[in-house]
Amino acid sequence: MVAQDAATILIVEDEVAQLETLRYNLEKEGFRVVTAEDGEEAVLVANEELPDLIVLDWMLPSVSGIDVCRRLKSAEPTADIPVIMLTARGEESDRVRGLETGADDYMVKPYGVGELIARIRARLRTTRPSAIGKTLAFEDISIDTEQHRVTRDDKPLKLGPTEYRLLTVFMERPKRVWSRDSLLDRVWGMDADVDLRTVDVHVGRLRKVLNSGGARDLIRTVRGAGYSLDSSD
Amino acid sequence: MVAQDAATILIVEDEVAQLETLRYNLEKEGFRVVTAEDGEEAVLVANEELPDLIVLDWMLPSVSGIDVCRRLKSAEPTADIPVIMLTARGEESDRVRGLETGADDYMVKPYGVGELIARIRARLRTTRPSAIGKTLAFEDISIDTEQHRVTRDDKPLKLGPTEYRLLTVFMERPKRVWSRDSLLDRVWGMDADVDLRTVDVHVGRLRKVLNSGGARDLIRTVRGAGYSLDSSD
DNA sequence: AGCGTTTGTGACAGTTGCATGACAGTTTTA
DNA sequence: TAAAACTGTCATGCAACTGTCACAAACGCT
Repeated sequence: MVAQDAATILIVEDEVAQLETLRYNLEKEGFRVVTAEDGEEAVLVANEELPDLIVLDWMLPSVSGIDVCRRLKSAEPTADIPVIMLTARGEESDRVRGLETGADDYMVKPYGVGELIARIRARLRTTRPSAIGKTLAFEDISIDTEQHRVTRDDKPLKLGPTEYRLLTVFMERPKRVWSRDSLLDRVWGMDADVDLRTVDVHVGRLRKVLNSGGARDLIRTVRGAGYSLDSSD
Repeated sequence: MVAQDAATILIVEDEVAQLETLRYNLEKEGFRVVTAEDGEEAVLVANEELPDLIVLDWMLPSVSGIDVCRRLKSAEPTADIPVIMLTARGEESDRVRGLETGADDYMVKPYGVGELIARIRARLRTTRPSAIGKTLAFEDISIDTEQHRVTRDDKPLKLGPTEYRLLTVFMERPKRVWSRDSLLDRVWGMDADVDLRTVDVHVGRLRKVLNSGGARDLIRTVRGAGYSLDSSD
């Protein structure tokens, strides 16, 4: 797996030994790993990096894992990032509480690293298929993310890097409307210093390639809101 | 949760007692439940009903749960339906195997029904947000906020940005009466420098679109006070 | 019924947001 | 090292949307 495509995992864990074990194992699996050792830092890093998934320890100094989770889930840019909670407690009521806060999954310590990785994979399979080497499809467009190949109606298309990333974002959640802002974050990166209007230009370029065969335009412009991949107007 | 929006859950379980307990609990939570008692039937029903989620027992007569899972995940219409596996075995290797077959989650018997429901919710939250929120509805009007789409009686409506925002405000608290002042704050922004009467015009425009199909007017004018979204005259 | 007040609405001019082609600087490729 | 490909910005043109006004209609009160 190429670095550029690797999914980024944020690990939040205050015990350094555990954290490093996890980091080692996840990196071995080809993930990009970023870390935080307490709740404050976790929220900060999450907003900066927009990781594809967060592994979150329940017991943290100062801000508890459950609070971190709530804060992440209630703020826009991080709300959709899946969270897997790690906890020493096994009581069901706690688990339920964790899930209802918005955590997407739950593992009880001591857990097997193999199972954690399987759960991570299972989760990414639905939220970020491209990070897992799956091929994405919408209508007659498809992307082989492993080979970086895009076809429409089985005919190969030639996209530039930015257009490719842009299309990938669209394809991972068809029909969802993306604001220019969030596209800048996802396609150009959080720290990019680029004019908002640049998004328009690249969407235009993507459109041109996508429709080069005379096919119907599948990118919807939502005035005042952004763009989406969609079949009807 | 309204019946119309209820997510459909397919339960696959050969022990009738367990199946009925589950059905009872899930229906109580507002889900629509369909069932199957063996692997063959499961695949059949899954293709027929295209449920939003499948709860799948690992141990089944004839075709094992893991095979059912594999078949569902490899065939088109059912490939994206999340599967939660139920199993008596607790060994990690089995769990990993389950997840790698394409199961999206995993619960070990005996499990708590509360936790199962929480997991179902957590799962639906990502795959069918409309079944769990993010969609606003009032009478036959609904807004998919993620897609920025508005329908009335399932027919799509075309709103301008301001009308969209206005309708969103109404839909978030149906029946509440909004003064022109507070609408200005919410729809135009606190610092907007706009004539109060402009609200009237936009309400008018919103009305026109909403009722274009000859439907009943759902916006109530409260003389001297403002407007609200309401079903009675 | 009559009157003052509040609301509905069509028209219109001004503004905004978006698509697009051009271009110069930069990076990648051969 | 030269050529090709890509990137970000800008200017332009157009269509959609916006806010205001003037007048008509509806309403509530006496």
